[in-house]
Amino acid sequence: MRNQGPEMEIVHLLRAVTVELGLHSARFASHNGMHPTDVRALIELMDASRADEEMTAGRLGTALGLNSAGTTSLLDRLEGAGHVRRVRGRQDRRKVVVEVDERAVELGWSFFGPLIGKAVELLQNCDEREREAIRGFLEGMREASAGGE
Amino acid sequence: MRNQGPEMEIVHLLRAVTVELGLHSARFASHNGMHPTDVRALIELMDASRADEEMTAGRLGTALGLNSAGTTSLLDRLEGAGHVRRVRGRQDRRKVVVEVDERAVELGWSFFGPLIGKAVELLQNCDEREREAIRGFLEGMREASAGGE
DNA sequence: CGTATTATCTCGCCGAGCGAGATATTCGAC
DNA sequence: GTCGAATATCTCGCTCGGCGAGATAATACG
Repeated sequence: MRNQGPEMEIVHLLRAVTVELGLHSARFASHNGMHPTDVRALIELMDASRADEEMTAGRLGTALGLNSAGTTSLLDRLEGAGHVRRVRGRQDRRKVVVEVDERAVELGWSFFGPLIGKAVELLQNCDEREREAIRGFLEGMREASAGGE
Repeated sequence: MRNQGPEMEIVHLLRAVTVELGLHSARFASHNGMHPTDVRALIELMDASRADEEMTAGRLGTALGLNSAGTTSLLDRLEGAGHVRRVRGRQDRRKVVVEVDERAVELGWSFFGPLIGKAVELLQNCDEREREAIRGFLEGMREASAGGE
């Protein structure tokens, strides 16, 4: 075994959390007749909407690692289920702006809201230095795993 | 917007980390002609091997959320690529014990080792109280997202 | 204007994973 | 012991998400 310090327990915890979050999404998906990709798309769309950014078909596909054909069928599914609307771009009419339906947003919050609430609660029971440690660790892991094609 | 405290930044960081780790796995997969599920299986197998537990076909499939047919084709792929061997169970000859090839383990470490190294490094720069805060946050999130079918 | 570029869509196809059922092995009741 | 139920895995046929190639439509640029 390469390492058996007390740090490894936290490394495995992080992996366990990512696995559990993935399974949580999968449960949300199957309870609503959606596919994992649809859920990821919904999250991406809600995120963009919160940041007041327009999300186009192309940007969404890139964010999810889909090619244009896959993106089209993803949007067909989401639109067919009534979760999003396709709207032609105003100034650039080639683009398709994807608008999330309000009920889909509510659906998403009903499933992920409690989780976020729990996270906020955990963090509010920390002092500033502890929060900074958590932020630093997550930020470091994000940088380490991010990056290049 | 439901909440805009400083806690939300960390919540989004956690989500970003899970997304990045997922993309990291996907890169590993495509660089090695594997599918995301194959990588998840490999991690599960390495984990079991580290804990000195036998991993059977059925347990693996359950852990990954596959049914028996999907599990069989997963093992066919992994065995065809030389990453695992099927060995009939000793006392219960219905079972198929899955053994990971040593080279597949090395391959996995070459990709995920640096990430683990970075995590250990980050954690070693923390004092005990900060590490405890990180552990507590991750543990809490795991519990909140875990749970029941 | 005409040509290159960009954004999306259509078509045909591949293959991961599912459901149903077959096969082989073990356990339990009598 | 032996016969039927339970268990572990595999086979077959199929569905459908996602890919590659190329069509279509709108924009940018010389």
